[in-house]
Amino acid sequence: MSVATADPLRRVVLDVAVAISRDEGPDAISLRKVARDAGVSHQAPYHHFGDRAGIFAAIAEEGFSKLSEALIADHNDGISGMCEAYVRFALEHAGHFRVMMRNDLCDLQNYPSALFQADRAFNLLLEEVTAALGNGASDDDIKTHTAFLWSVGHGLATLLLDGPLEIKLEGIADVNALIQRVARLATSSFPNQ
Amino acid sequence: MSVATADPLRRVVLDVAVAISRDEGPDAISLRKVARDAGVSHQAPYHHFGDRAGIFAAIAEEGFSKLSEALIADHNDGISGMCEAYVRFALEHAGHFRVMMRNDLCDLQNYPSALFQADRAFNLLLEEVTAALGNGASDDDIKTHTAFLWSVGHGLATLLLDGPLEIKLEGIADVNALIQRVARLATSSFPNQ
DNA sequence: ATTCATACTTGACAGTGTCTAGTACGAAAA
DNA sequence: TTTTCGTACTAGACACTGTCAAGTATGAAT
Repeated sequence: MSVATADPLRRVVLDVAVAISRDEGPDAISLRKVARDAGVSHQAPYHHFGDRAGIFAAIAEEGFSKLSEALIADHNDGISGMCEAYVRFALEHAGHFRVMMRNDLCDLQNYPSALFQADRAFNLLLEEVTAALGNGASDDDIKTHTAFLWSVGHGLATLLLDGPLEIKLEGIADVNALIQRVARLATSSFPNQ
Repeated sequence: MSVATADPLRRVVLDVAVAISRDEGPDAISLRKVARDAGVSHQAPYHHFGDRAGIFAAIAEEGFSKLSEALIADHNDGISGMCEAYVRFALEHAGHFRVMMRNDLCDLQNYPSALFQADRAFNLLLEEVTAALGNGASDDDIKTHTAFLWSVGHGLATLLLDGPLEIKLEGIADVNALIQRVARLATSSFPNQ
């Protein structure tokens, strides 16, 4: 929404926080340290975000916005492509992804603009599933298949990112190949391919 | 392993921590508060676990042990049943589950006994998938299908537990029915059903 | 009688998020 | 031109946290 309002400190805080989230996880983010690194007082970041949860909400908003872009840009192959795009987004934007999906860090319900972006991304998924199922699909069918497809992508993403899969499936030469294969397995559960 | 070594404080700390994790998430666990509630000094819990990560490792060990039991007890219907059992375990043991799967809280690699229990649970999954695929399955097939099935279960579990699915799919009358349907969709991606 | 491990207690330290109050400053209003 | 006022901070204090270090009580083993 806000069109390039400069606000350099706000941008710096966000970038540093996302980088820490990527490298060490969201819990490692200390706003006092961020402030120190940015050369400002320990209270300066709070001016822009209110409190800690506010920063996480801002990260989530940005993350969901980027996710929507990724889903739109990369979904060449319908269902399967969207699933792949989701997982790739998570791996490439780990800093954002880790925060977005933790509603103990930022309850989206309290941050309308973040919720708006989340809804936008969710609707892309919903539309894709609805289109794939065709006209004959019941509401239950759509919900079930949406939950299923999201689960596959989300599960693979979190397992690869933070879960034990990273270790357990070591020896897998090409992660991208695994993602593609899993996404196609998911697709094969849909009628009419 | 340790056969009922009494150690009541150890047990109390674990139980209280798991309860907090269930109700407010692992980050809400304050060991000083746990100690206060248990009526002991703030340092008493640390005697049993070393540090904060040690407590999380203990919770993870117990959680993976319980997960194995759940997978063994409940997998009536092969692949589909195991997937369902995984999700139900997560919902019923949210306190444990949230900790188990966060390796930023407890790096299993540093806690052999927790890692042992995690391996045990993982092997149950691997065996089930291998059996379902039959003799002709390649190693890649097994890995892909294992990652796929785990992803479905893990994704659905985390989305229902902490993710936005909880909200997005509101209106779903029966969560158990959703779990069952999603698990069966996953099964339909396997050859020979 | 002494040693020794277990199960704690007590005190201190650095670090954190947050509340409150104060300051510098550029733009709008009088 | 002076005053008002919102923005972007700074500064200090508070309660709280995990952790380090050192001390204490106690029961079993030597």
